[in-house]
Formats: sequence, C-alpha cells, structure tokens
Amino acid sequence: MSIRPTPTIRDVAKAAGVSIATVSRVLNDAARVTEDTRDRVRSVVDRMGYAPHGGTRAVAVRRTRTLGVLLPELYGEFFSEFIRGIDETAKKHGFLTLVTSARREAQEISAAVSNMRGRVDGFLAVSPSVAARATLAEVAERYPTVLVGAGSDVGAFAALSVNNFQGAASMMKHLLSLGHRRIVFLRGPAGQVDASERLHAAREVANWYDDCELTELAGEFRMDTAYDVVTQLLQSGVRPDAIFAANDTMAIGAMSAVRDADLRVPDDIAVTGFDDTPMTRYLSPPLTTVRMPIYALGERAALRLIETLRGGGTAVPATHEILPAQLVIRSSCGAARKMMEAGGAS
Amino acid sequence: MSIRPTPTIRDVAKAAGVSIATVSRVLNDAARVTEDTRDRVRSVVDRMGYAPHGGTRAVAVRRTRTLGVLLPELYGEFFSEFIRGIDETAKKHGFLTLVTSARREAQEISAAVSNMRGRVDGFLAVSPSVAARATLAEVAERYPTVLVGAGSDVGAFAALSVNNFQGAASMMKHLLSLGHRRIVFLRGPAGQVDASERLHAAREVANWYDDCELTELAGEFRMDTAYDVVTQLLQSGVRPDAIFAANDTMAIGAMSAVRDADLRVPDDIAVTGFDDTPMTRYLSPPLTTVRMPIYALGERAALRLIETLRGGGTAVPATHEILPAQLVIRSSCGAARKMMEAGGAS
DNA sequence: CGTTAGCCTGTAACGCGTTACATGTTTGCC
DNA sequence: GGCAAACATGTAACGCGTTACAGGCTAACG
Repeated sequence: MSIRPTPTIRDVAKAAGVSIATVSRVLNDAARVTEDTRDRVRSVVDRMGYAPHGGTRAVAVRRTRTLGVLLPELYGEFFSEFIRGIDETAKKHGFLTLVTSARREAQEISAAVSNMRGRVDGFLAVSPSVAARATLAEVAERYPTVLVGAGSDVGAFAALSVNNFQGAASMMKHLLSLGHRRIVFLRGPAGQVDASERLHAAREVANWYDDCELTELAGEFRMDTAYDVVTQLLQSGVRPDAIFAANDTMAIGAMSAVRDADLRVPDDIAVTGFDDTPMTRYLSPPLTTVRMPIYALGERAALRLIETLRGGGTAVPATHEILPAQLVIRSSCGAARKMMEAGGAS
Repeated sequence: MSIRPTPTIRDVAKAAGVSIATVSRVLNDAARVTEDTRDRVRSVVDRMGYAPHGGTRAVAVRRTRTLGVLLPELYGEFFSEFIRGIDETAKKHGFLTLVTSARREAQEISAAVSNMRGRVDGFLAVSPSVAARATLAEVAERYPTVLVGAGSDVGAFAALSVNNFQGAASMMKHLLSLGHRRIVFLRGPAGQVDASERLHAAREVANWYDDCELTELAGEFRMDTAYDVVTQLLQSGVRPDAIFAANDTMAIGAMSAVRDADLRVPDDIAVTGFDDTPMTRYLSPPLTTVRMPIYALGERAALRLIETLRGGGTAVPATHEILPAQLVIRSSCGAARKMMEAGGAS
C-alpha cells in the first residue's frame, strides 16, 4: 500500500552488482552479456518490477515508439473501428497509441500537435473538412504523417482513403440492374468530402443511362431531416423506384418515412444506404448498403507510418492509397424479391 | 519539403539572444520576464514553430500530463463512448490520452503497463473479468489508478461502476407494473461482472412478487444464440408475457425469434434489453431498455484521476462510486399500448 | 611464454528541458 | 552619491536512459 518510489536503472544496477550499461544491454538485447550476469539482472528486474521510464528513453534514442492519432471527433462507429485498426496494428509492432480529438479549427489542431511533440514519432490524421486540410498539410510537412480521408485532391502527401466514388457507383449500377430507373439521391452535408464523392458518382452513373432519372434531395447525414424531406416528397405524390441515401442514418429516416406513407420497402420503394453500420443488418428489412473498410483504413494507415518510422524515414512516401468499398446486398433494395421472381413462375 | 530538424530550446535561445532558462520561463509563465524579452522570445518561438519535447519535459518535471487507458478490447459502442468521456475531460484539464487494449491475460496487462511507465501519470483500467482483477489490483498499488466496472467487491481501491442492479431492478418493476408476470430472463456470459449483477437483480425483484414466475435462459451477449434459445422456447409451446434480455444485442435476437414464430412484439410478448445502444431506438418497435451512462463513466473516472494527480497524490482515494442506470421506456415493452387502453374505452 | 584478437563490462558523454542559485542591473531611498 | 532591495537573466546541475569508447580478462596461436 505504501507507494515506494519507482526504481531506476541505477537501483537495479546497484542491486545486481553491475553497471547501468549492463542492465541496459540486458533489457535491450543490445550486446553479448554472460548468461550468468543476464540471469542475475533479469531476476533483479523482476523482483523490483523495474520498467524503463518511457520519457527518458524517448529522449535518449529520440524515438517514442508511439503513434499520434488526430481525429475531428471521438464519436460513434467510425472512430471506434478506426482506432481498433490502428491500435491492434501498433501493438503488433511494439507501438503505443496516443489519441486526441481536435475540432476543425486550425488553432486547435496546432495545439494538439504541439502537445504531442516529443511524445509521438508521427501522426495519423483524419481530415474532417476542406477547411482543416491546410493545417494538416503543415503537420505533414514537419512530421511523418498519413492523411486519412482527405479526399482525392491532396497534394504531395501520404494519403489514404476509401473509394466512395466506386462504392456509390456500384450501388447505382446495382439499383439500375434491378430495374429501378427513377432514383432519389439523398445528399450529405455540403462541405463534406465523403458526401460529395458519393454524390458525384451517383450523378455520373445516372448519366450513363438514358432512361435513368436522378432526383437529388438535400440532407445532412441526419435521420430526422432525411425523414422530413422524404415525407414531403411522397406527400407531393412522387413515387420513385428507389431512394439511395448517402449514409445509413439517412436511409433509416427514409425507410421510416416510406413506411409512414403506407408504402412498403422494398416492394413499393427500395431504400439503400452507405457505410454498413453494424445495426443496418438488424433493420427490417435488412439494409442494402456499401461497406466502408474502416478497420482496414486504420490498420493500413498505421502500417504505412510504422514502416516509414522503422526505416528511419522522415516522411511517409507520398502516395495516395485508395481502399475499395464493397456493396453489401441485403433485402431493402428488392434484390431478394427480384431473384425469386426470376427463379419462380411467369 | 526538406524536413529540417525540429528546433530545440537552445536554438530558440540562440536566435532570440537569450539563455535557455529565459525561454523556458517565457513558455511556462514561470517567473517575471521583461515584456520586451518575452515578445522577442515569443516571436522566435512562433517563427521556428518550436514546441518543447514532451519526453524531455516529462523527465525534467517527472510528470507527463497523460492518462493511460487500459481496455479489454477496443470494440463497439462502449469503448467509443468511454474514450470520448475520458479524452474530452482530459483535454479540458490539459492532459492527453494514451490508449491500449490488453486482453484478459495477466501477462499482457503487465506488458502494457510496463510500456506505459514514464509516459503516463496514472491509469484508467476497465476490468474485463474476475480473472484480470488481481493483476489490475497490482497496477493500482503501484500507480494512481481508477478501476472501472470492477464489480461491487473491489478491495480498497478507487473504483467506479454503473449500478447494474438498480437498472435491472427498475426494468423488472416496470415489466411487473405493466402486468407481465411470466418473465423470461436471458442471461449474459457466466464470468461477466455486469451480467451477473443484472441477473441477481432480476431474481431478487422476482422474489418480491408472489405471482411472478421467472425463467432463466443461458446467453452470451450474442444475437445468434439469443435467437436460437428463444426460438426453442417458443417452439416448446411456452408463451411468456415478457422477455428481458441482459443486453440489447440479445434483445434484438429475441425480437427476431418472436417475430419468426408469428408472434407480435409487444402485443403477444414484450421484449426489453439493457445498455441503450444507439440503434435500439431505430428498431421496430423501438426497444425499451436501460441506459448505461458510459460517457459519464469515462468523464468521472478521468476527473477523479486528474484531481488526484493535480494534488500531487500518489493514490486515488479508495472510494467506490456507483453511477445510476436509467430506465428508457419505448414501446417494445407494451407500455404505450397499456397507456392507450387505460386512457381509452372499457 | 608473449602477443594479439575477442569478449565482457564499466565509465562517461549525451539528449533537452526545468529550476536552484548566482550574477549583474535597475530602482528607490536617505 | 551610496547602499540595499528588487528584479531580470544567465550558469549549471539534474533526471534517467542509451551508447561510444576504453579497459581488463581470457583464449588462441606461434
């Protein structure tokens, strides 16, 4: 119970009757040490519960073996999967993870980075908005950094993102292949990178088909506004074949609105989303959506940073890696029904 | 682009024409400095983008201003809300957050703690199971630590948990107040602390009522097994009034099973859960459940640790704080129907 | 048996902030 | 003008690991 001061390497050395250099060598397998001495040191280390002081070590070797993670917010599913991907990878390579959130203001980001100086070897930064990108670019210029989700037009930086375009395009093609032609696209917030990439994909694919009629509705990635806007649409008498929401949350709102208008999903109107939030499979009907490989995003980002740090590099190679998003077909799009019809009579 | 070496305090001192001590004083507001000198130093600091090296500083003052968070796993809703509570509180008080997961094995926990030595001032440790508790106790003896969710019989340590008993008891009372008498309780995994507290509450409340008939079914906090076990029950012809699942995930499984048996929730059988996972409000019908104050758990744990560290203490006061869990009434329990009946005819 | 190579271990410098103490400069008062 | 007090600033030690370099011992070889 009485808290004794944590022992230093000198305490260990004295107790084992050796020099501090020898203790250090034993702990780091840095050089040949007699088996005899090594055992003696090891036993003293165990007995005293000695562990080297991370801060001091960082000063001495000028490496912290720690990854700094900069996030716009610590909220919800994205963040939790992302961190899991990072931390599990980091741990596998002997790194720790220092997390913090910094809202979009440049000043807050700089403050967070300053705080982390000398405590991390590099950064994994999630770019929240176009506004923050310039600040993150400064960070990337000074420290080994991987920019995550920064959109397609990042400059000469190491970047990593998910292929929103390809994901949304697959969804459009899927809906069209099921015969849906009059499609409503529920947009995300205006400044948002993911949202705008998904939107552009929807427009482009719609253009490929002469008979595809794409209607856009404003949305903010929120359930309530999605519900309202879809309700309004249906009350005005419009009956689209399908509603493609730019994220799952809005898809839920859309589904509620369709049901409350006494229409059935997917029989009357198909509804699909984007993200593959875990809950989507529990909805009735289970939601057809696009899976964002978030764990992989964290894993891959961490790996790229660690590889650079391992090699003693000062900057992560400035390539922009793009992970594929995968179409997840469940039943809210009407695919199951379609298949039955095809397989059945008539 | 060319990465220049990060400046040290000596570089700043030289450029500003002062001593390193003066620079340090300016940065820490530690002593009176002429306005003239201060401005000069400040401008050099800004121009060079200097920030003190966290590791070195930690060595000098023997404080890191960092909180270590030890979790059994980085998965899902609990973890994400918990970290958010911690990090937001930490940042407010000028602390950073070092996160890692350590599975239940004692060895892995010790390794994680060793790694964090000299990088954190104290720990917030989530106790996953009874097995890991002894190891966490050792940690708490050596470093300022707050044990989270360690159950009610923690020894003389600083602890924090949610009142599972009271939460589950409220739910039982609520179900009974709605007239449900034959209640099925879906248990959680055996060794799990939360699960067993909820179970005991259910049993105790059931005992208070002569006509309450409580049936227990085994579960593992998983949807699929919950589905199976409820399906089996219903196929054997049993028709309980209500199913109280020890967590939301199992409640979802139970609801599916009820529906697949062509019964309605809540008209034929009420179903309730525990945790108030965000998705539960989107289920149809929305799930009646018990809210775990997870953000508050992180916030409060961080605050207790920070207060101790602020005061220069070596151990967090060994009180066991218990946060209340709140009953969230939606419609899967039949409460809405009940009210309509009461208000309506007959 | 002497010399050299090789191995183990110790000594000491280093990294980079903080801070106690010393030094030099004003300022104020008689 | 002289002296003390107050103040600004500099010097140097310190914390605690790592590691270059040096030194002592053993072993091998001629």
